[in-house]
Amino acid sequence: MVLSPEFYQRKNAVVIARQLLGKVLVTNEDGICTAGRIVETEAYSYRERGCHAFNNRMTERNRVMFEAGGHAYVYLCYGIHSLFNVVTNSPGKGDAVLIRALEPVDGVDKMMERVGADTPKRITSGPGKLSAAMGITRKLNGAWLQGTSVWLEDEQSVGRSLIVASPRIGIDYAGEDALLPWRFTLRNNPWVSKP
DNA sequence: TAGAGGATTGAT
DNA sequence: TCAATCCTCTAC
Repeated sequence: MVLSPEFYQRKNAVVIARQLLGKVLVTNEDGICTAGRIVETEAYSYRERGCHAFNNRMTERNRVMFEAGGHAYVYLCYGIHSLFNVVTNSPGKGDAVLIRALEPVDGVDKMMERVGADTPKRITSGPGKLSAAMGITRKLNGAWLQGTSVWLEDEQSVGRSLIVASPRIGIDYAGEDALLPWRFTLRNNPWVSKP
């Protein structure tokens, strides 16, 4: 069951980030499907400094963030890594959830091949790495998550006691907003990115 | 139009 | 701790 636009278009990115844990991200590149269960996310809101769309600032890069929830926002970080986000909220808001780590589920051989690994261990434990393994590039920026190239599927909900909230990674420039506990991981899950 | 820096990663 | 690497944003 594919997650509906209504799932993404709710107002609170933090709630959506929590609920995305356990969901399955699927990509289809030329008929080759790969899939992974989400084990780590981060919420970003236009109301705080950690967000590219802070203060409603729209640029060519983050334009997709201002579209309706349910689009993919993919951008290049450090000139090397494509980072995959899900746009949330209604048009013009600029909220998103960053997918930071996955547990490989389908097409694991293909994922290993893409990153030149001989074991699935840790090939998706980080936002740049999971994009490489899933074949996610900036070509998917702006993709509609009800389409045929990338989407998310619903799964059984994750129990509240399994979810750990902590500060987000790598946004020291955001000042006190960097302390917001908007990073969500599954407790004791081996696929979560390194601390 | 030039310069700085980044929602990362892996090696040292 | 540090370099890789290049796109984006800001300031001039």
